[in-house]
Amino acid sequence: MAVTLPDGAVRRYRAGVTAADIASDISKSLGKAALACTIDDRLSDLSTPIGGDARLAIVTAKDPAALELIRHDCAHIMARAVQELWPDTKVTIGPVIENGWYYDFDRSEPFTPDDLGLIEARMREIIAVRDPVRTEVWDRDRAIRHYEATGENYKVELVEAIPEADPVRMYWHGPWQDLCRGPHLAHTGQVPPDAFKLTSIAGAYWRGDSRRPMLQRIYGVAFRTRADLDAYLHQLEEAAKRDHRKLGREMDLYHFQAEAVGSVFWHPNGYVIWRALEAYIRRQLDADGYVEVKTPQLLDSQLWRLSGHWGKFRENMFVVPDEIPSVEDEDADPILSGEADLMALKPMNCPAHVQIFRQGTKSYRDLPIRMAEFGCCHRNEAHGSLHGLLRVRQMTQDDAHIFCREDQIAAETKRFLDLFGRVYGHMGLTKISYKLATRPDVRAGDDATWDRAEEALADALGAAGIEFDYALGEGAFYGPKLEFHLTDAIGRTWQAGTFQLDYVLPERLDAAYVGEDGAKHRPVMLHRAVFGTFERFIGLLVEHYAGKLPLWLAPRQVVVAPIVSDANAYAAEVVAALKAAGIRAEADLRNEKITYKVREHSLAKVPLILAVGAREVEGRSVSVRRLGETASTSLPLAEAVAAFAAEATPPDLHPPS
RNA sequence: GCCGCUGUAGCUCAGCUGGUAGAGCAACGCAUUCGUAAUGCGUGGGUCGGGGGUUCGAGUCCCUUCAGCGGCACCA
Repeated sequence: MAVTLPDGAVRRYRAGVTAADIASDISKSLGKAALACTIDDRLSDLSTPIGGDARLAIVTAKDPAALELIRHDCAHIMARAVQELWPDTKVTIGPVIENGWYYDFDRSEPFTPDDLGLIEARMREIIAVRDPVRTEVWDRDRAIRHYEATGENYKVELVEAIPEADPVRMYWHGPWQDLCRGPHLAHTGQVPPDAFKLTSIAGAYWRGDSRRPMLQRIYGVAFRTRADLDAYLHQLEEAAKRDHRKLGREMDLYHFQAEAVGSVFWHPNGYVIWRALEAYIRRQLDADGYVEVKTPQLLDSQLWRLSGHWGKFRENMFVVPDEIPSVEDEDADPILSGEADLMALKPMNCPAHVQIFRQGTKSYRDLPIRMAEFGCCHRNEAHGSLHGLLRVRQMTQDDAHIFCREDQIAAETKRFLDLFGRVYGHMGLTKISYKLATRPDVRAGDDATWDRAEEALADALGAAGIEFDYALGEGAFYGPKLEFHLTDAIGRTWQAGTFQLDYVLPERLDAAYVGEDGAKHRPVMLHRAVFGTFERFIGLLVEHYAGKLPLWLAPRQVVVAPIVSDANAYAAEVVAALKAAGIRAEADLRNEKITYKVREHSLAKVPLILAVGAREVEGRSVSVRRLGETASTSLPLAEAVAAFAAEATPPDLHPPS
């Protein structure tokens, strides 16, 4: 049979030869360097027999595919190490993930951080003995009997879940056996012993199902070389410095406290950012044909029952009885009858917006109506899900609902994508991932409607030239949605903007317009948000810029710092001039050295520090030091004020250049 | 909500096997007027997350509860 190599060379072997044989045949060094192979572009074990004509490439450490193999073998070696150290541990699954792998174990005793060191040491021993990796395809019943005999009930479940048509493949790393699809390295010694690290222990539900047992997950990272690992660990340290929770404290933006878990206390600095964003997005909405409304915070539970949210999200709503509680004395708890009507803090604005739409009679000529609200919503999120500004219980969305006819969906989608792109461009956010979330299993509406809706969104994205991934089955129960995700400092992605098609709510809440034909029709509702919520968006902006916000968003834009107290009066004059030009400026008149002031305001991420000493007083100038730069430049005062005023102008208000 | 870890001054942290709280920075006071990332000296500040227990004695041990952190689950 003929084996074609990547360089086009054809070699002849008898059938049944393995890639390992061929690698050694090509050269002794290649035989040693070989980690795995691709047979007709499919990544395979070196030990795989080649049955007929094939294209073959040998995978070595230099190959991108090598990294995944290393990580996958790390998972197996770690599981072996754990079972050798604690034989009563049951194994489950251990996939490769970004930068590394994890493996889920069932063990009565919790793993401790110290255990990670023990496991790593044992892993290095396993690597050092260079145990061969081999594989066999087993009969399904044999595999089940084997795992029943060894008490590995999770593996039994996994074998049973393998489709009948697929092989049940077993791997051995030395004496240790695991069910696995493969492929793997040729022996354990091919894992670089100094380029991996176990990073954390966490809980995880078996099969991702919160009704099933909680397992212990150990995470690890692995690279080709020690240098790569070190670089990764360094990057993690750097990322921790831009965490919005740390920067929020350092920049004095906001705080949380136990009396209002998950709700933000915005400090003056943080609220400056909020107000700048709100003013900005309001200008965008005004220019884009939206109307703005304000709706009640508390609404009767009847409305939430009608909308369907009561049934699906009741446990995540803050519900309050509509009654005046009586109180025996000052210290006694209020007495509630338990019979009052229930109200709920709104978890979303849509039903309220439908109520406004329903006032009066709407004509097809009125559509589309784009109804915006900076709506403050409350959701009683599980405590474990809260995360700084990125996941809160009280949030303000830059929400809007577009009521339109079905034939207007395409144009409205395009219009929104334009708005979205413009805003994120202004914000300097370029790393956006787009997802099209499609029909979930449990859903309202017929398939033909879903087909049309999903297609409309995909077409709009295509027309806008936007690349996107499908998130299959992740749409809302009432319609498909586009999700716009941003990445935080350490690579976690968070949904910011959203755009959703909804055919259901107008029906449930009886929204209607009179069509050209004089009959009543249901409008389509488009739910959309650009920022998502102010809370999350500000958190992501802070992380994106590592606190060094563009001037127009910086809470404290300029600090004027006199070098000698003789310059105090001039500093006050400079501040007054800056303020008159609309710049957020303050003087730092404290009796401290200029180096001290520079350090302190730099740490607080103030973009511009203006030092003024005798020379500046004399020349009516300022010495400008920009955050992140060490050099300073001298500018005449009037020139500096004009330049900063221009730079601090929000991006949408810049005169066209 | 689930698993694990953590909770000591405004911040960052120390406090060994239980003997009755400590540092640096910050704050305040005084001195210093010093040209681009920490001037010196001095002073004040803590119910050791809350509650309960064991003990002659608890920041240290146990129980419980709350919050934060890392995951998982959830996310209209």
